[in-house]
Order: sequence, then structure tokens, then C-alpha cells
Amino acid sequence: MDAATERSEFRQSSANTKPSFVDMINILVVDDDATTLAIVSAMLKTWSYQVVSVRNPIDALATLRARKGIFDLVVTDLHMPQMNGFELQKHVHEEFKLPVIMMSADDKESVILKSLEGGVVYYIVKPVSKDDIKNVWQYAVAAKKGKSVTIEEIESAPGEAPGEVEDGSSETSSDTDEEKQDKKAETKVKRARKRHREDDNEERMVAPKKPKVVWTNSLHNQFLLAIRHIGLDKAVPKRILEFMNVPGLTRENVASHLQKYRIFLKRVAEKARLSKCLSDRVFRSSFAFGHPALVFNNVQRDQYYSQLLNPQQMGTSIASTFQPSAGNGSTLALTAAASNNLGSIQFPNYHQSSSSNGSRSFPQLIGSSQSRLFNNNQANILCQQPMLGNGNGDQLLCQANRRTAAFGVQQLMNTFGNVGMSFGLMNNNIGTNSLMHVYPQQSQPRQNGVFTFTNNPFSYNFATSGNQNSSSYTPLSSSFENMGSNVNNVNQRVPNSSHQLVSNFAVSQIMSSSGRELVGLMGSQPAGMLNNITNDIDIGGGYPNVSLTGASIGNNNGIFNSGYMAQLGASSSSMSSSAGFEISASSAYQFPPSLLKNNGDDQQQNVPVLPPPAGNINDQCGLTNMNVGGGNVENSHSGVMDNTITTDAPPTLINNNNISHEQELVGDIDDLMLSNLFMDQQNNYEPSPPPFEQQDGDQDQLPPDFASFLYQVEVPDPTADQVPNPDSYHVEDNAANDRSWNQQQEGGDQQVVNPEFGGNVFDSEDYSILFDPEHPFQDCDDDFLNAILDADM
DNA sequence: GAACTAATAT
DNA sequence: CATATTAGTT
Repeated sequence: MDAATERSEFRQSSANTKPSFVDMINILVVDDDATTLAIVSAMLKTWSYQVVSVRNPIDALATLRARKGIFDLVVTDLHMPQMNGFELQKHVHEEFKLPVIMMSADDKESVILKSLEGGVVYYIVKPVSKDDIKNVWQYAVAAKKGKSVTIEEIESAPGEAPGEVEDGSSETSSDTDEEKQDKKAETKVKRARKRHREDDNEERMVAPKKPKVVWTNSLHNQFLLAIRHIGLDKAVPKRILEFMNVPGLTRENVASHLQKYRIFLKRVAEKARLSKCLSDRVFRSSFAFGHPALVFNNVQRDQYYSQLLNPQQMGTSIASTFQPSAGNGSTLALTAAASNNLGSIQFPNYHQSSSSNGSRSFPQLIGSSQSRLFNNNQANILCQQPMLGNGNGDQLLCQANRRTAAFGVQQLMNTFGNVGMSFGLMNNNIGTNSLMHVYPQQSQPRQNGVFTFTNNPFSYNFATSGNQNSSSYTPLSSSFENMGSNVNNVNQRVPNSSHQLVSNFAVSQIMSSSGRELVGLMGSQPAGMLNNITNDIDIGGGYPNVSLTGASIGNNNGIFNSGYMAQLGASSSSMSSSAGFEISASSAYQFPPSLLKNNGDDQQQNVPVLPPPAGNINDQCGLTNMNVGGGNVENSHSGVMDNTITTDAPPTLINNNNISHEQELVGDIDDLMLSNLFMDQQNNYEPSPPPFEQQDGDQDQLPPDFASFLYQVEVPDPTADQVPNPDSYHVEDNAANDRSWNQQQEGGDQQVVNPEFGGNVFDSEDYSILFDPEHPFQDCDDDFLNAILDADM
């Protein structure tokens, strides 16, 4: 039999399952300790091995001599009186050429190494488990074949911790030309022999089998992270592998997974292309950077409307309007009570009024983002279990969230007003005279504000509380005292009984440097996950001069710590953001050198420069869910505020010395969404319940809202008699070149087509959607939409 | 020849 | 089905 055939046979027969011929394998067990001897022998017998046990090495050698040729394997203790395991092994090797497996309680690396170097084929640290010895037949077979079993192979032998990826270096690959010639024949021979393999066994049994790589969530997330960083188009196995830096993972492994992933992407894309369902259209459009006008048609919009307003979805009571949730990827999330929304993040916002009445001259907002793409915990990969308590009926629960904050729609929640309103791209029940801009995320200038509220009567409160007594609202400085800058402060009652605030999650408390006045709160990880929260708050001269520097948000996966920074401007009408992520290297995640930047500080290790993980920061997806203080807060502001809320958390990476590195986000939101969807499928999660009726029974239909985060939305005034008309929007470009180009094209501000994108795709960077209450419904241009759809992909 | 990836095998 | 391996291309 030629070598190729042998190898094939080996593959065939070296499955995890114990071959039937083990009952032909004779093992001599040597241990001076009778108990161990009995146990090990019994274990071996339960695996059907033929076992002879002796109490000392001398007897062992005598037995071997007496029954020469019978034994296939010797299993011996290391420490024995007359002769230790090393010596015995030496004798056994010289005289009988039998493989020896060493057992010892000694787990010192030096000892193990010495044993292996001395020729011991496998070292078992006592206590011996059944699994340890289950597959020792492999050593017998390997020895018979005259094959040496490498250390790597031993290490991948049974008993190894699952999930580890074996080093591919143990691969025995040395194809000769001969082998290659014979490939076809090989297959036939393999099949033919398969049947009588078991009679014809040992010869082909060789070494322990190399385990399959299991693409766990964690591994897949690294994979996704790599793809995100590299960019889907440029993500090839080698680069992905490089980035992932997982020991033992091979390029082939990655290639295989990538193939699967691509198939997934393709399938989703195809569905989007084929379906007339709007959600699919949206999906499709978002592939092409999206066109906001694609998002809804009338019917769907209405459906979406009702969906968003559905109390079941959004929660209606004060207590249940929002719950804080811990996003997985360094994210603190807020979710609606009745829908375990995914991937939210909380971020600090600052609300400053230039013209509000004087009684409310304190900052009081905390926004939160929330994904509504995936509802109902169907996508809780990498979950954290709820770990934070609740208090006083407020039911603030921390819920597991995945890192898909990236996807969702915008919502404004009137928390205190007990109304639970929300708006999406075209859904605005809150309205005021305010306009909310949601800029496209992908190329969002990071230093600019994203959400702009104009003449906004709201003030913004800590989004999760939902339990403020609207009639007794008092400054947050008292309410949120000790809100918790670390995990120990979770679930802390606010002393002021009128507020009933329970901080059920770890937040950063953002205090003024002088007055201990709470400027903001920053969501962070729940207990146990919080690594660092650092706030650097500097408030000069009181309001309106607030700056805050973010928090690190720990990640208990050890992938990295990310933080969020926001700087709040001094102007009464604007807040500028110089926010960023802070990522500090963590030992658990090893970044390839190419991704590290040395900041020049000797004390400072290189820090990775890479974007934050998918979806863990709201701004990446731009969908922000904000609790808008209604009730008392709202009233007190009476609609004359002019706020700019920056919710943009630029993916700026900041090293520990606060030297920031701007980093453009790589990849686009659709990739992220798809990635996560992919993982949902991997995990057999139910598909997200689409907000719209399914049109073709397609279970994989995507909810339509995810594209909306790309765009800027302006929201009419909900307090006006006039009901906000979600159709009354139009697309408006913001960039001069777009504008001029647009004018040349005579599309007006209805259609902004950026030639950079092939003339059929919007440049998401440079336009917004404006709601215009003055105008009647205005559907998007179907022809145009169709054109995009047709041209796309 | 290395790497990618579609195709195929396990 | 998920992953590994092969085989054809680039």
C-alpha cells in the first residue's frame, strides 16, 4: 500500500469514535500504588482494552519478557520505588520497542518535557480520567506503524480542553509526486477498503485526529472584527487570519469559514434582490449605501408606525419604558421593556438650553441608542445574563444584548410622559419644532454633531430611569448622586425619595468639577464586566461650558476595552463632540503588530488601532434611541430650547496616554448587520420578527428599519396640532458639490445622486432627509428607487 | 509557487 | 450541516 493510501485510510479510521479493534490492544499498566493501578486498569477495561496490571517495574519487565509480542502499550507511573518511569520507559523502549505512556501527579512542565523528550509518547497528569486514556490505542497503533507521534499531536489528544484550535503544524503533509498521480485510484482504494477496514485495522491507524475548528461566537466575532477592519472586499483568508491572530487557526480554516460567510451574504442579498418587500428593498438599498427614500412606502410606513407605537413593543408605563441592558461588546444598552431589543448603547448627552426658563438650567440628558432591528432576544449572542438588580418596582433589568447596536431606528421616547413615543426615519410622534438630524453613519464626520434638535422643548434625562416623578423633578445633581462609577454602585437607590431612581447598571457619573453637579451619565458595563471607567470632567465656569471625557467600558470578553468620550461644547446651542473610543489592549486579544501603534511612551504598550466592534457604539449605526424627558421636564422647557445633541461617537481610538488616533470606520453597516444576522443563523435564532407583514413567508426577511440609521431625519413638532406627517420629507444634500451636481442634474433636492457612487447611489455623507410639515405627503420617486434597485449589485 | 476560492469531500 | 480538503485559477 502506498503512502497516500495509508494516509487516506488513516483519515478514514481515525475518527473520534473508538475503533472496534481496541479489544485487541494489550496494555500493561504499571503503578506501585494499588489504587491507581486498579482505577486505571478498570478505566482501560471500560474502553475494552486488554489490560494487565503489575505493581512494580521489575514485574513489568518480567511480564513483557514472558509474554513477548503480546503487549502493544505500556502505561506506567512515574514515581516508583525500584525504578522510576523514565528508567522503565528506557528499558521498555530498548528491549521491546513499545510505546510508553507516563502517568504522574507531577504537572511540572519540566517533568513533562523530560518525559516526552525521553521518548514517552503521552504524559497524563494524575488523576487520570477516563477521557485521558480513551484513545491511547492511537499511540499503540502509531508505534506499530513506526510513526513517531509528535508533541503537537499529543497535545491535541483526548482530554484537551475543547474549543482550542490545534496548531496546524502537526499536519503531516509531504505529498510525493507518486501520491499525486494516484489521487483517483486512491479514492477508489479508500472506498473499497473501507468495508473491511475493521478487520484490517491497526496498520492504518495512526495518530490522534486533528480536531475540527469550531467557529464559536467568539471566534466568529473575531472573524467579523477582522473583516470589518480589513473591509469585506479586501478580506481574504490570509489577512483575516493575520488579524484574528488565533493560535493554531489556519488559513484554510479561515478560508472555509469565509466561504460559508460569503455564501450567506450572497443568499441574503439575493433575497433582497428578489423580494418586492420593502424591507428587502431597504436592505438592498443599504447595500448600496442606501437611499433614505427607499425606506418606506405608505402602507409600510403606517405599519411601521403602529409597530413602533405598539405598547407591546415600546413599553408604556413609566416603569417599563426602558430598561438598561448590557450590551455585549462593551456596550450598555437600553431596551424597551417589552422587547428585548438588541444592541443599544447609552451615551452621554448634554442638553443645554439657551432660552429655557431659568429654573431648568442644568444639564440633564442622557441619551441612549437602541437597536430595533432585532427584537425579542433572538439575537443574543455572546450574552451576558441579566446581572443587575432592580429596585422599587422599577424593573430595571440588565439584559443581554449583542453587539448590534449598529442596527436600529431612531426612537425618541417620551419617558416621563408615559407615552413611549418613538420615531424612526419617518416616524415621529414626538415632534416639536425640533428637527432631528441623523446623519449617515458611514462617513459621518466624527467631530460633528449628529443629532440636532432645534427649538426642542425637551430636556433629556437619564434614559433608563423612566421613573422620574414628573411632578417632582429635581436637578439631577441630587438624583443621580452616586449613580455609580463602578460596579459597586449598581442597583443603588437614589436617596431622594421623590425620584426613585435605581441605577441598575454601572454608569459613569459625570460630574461638574466644581459643584459636584451631575452633567451626565454614561452607561457602561454591568457588574463584573467593568474594567475601567474614567471620566475626565471639566466644567469651566459652570454651564454652559461642559466638557467631558469619556468612559472606558470594560469588556469581559477581554477583547478590548472601549470607551466613549464626548465633549460637550460650551455654546448654548450646540454641543460639539470630540468623542472617541478608547481602546486599550487587553491580553486576551492579541492584535497583530500591524495594527498597533506605539505612542512613544515607553511605559505604554502598543495599543491597537482599530475600530470598535460591530455595533457597540450607537453612532456607528446612527440609530439613537433617546429618552426624552417629558412631563415636568418637558414642561419646564416649554419648547424653546435649542439643543444640539451630539450622539456621535467617533471611532477614534485613543491610547492610554490620551493620544488619539482617528480611525475611519472600515466596512459599512450592512456588513455588520449581515454579520450579525449570519451569527443569528449560526445560532439558530429565530429570525427577527419583521415589522412588516411578511409578503412571501420568507422567514429571513429583514426588518426594514436598519437602513434608516444611515440618514438624517428631521422631525416635526409633535406638540403642534398638526400631526407630523412622515411623508413630508424630502432628501436634501448637504454638501456643496453634491448640491451643485444635483442642480445640474435637475433632480433638485428630491434626489441627490452622487456621481462618485456611480450615479445611482447616494453619497450618504452629504445629505439629509428633511421633514417638512408644510408639505403634503410626498412619496419617494418610484422610478428613481427602481432605478437604484435595478442598477445596484 | 503562494494564495484565493469554487467545488467537493467528510 | 459545518468544516476540511481538493483542485483549478490568479
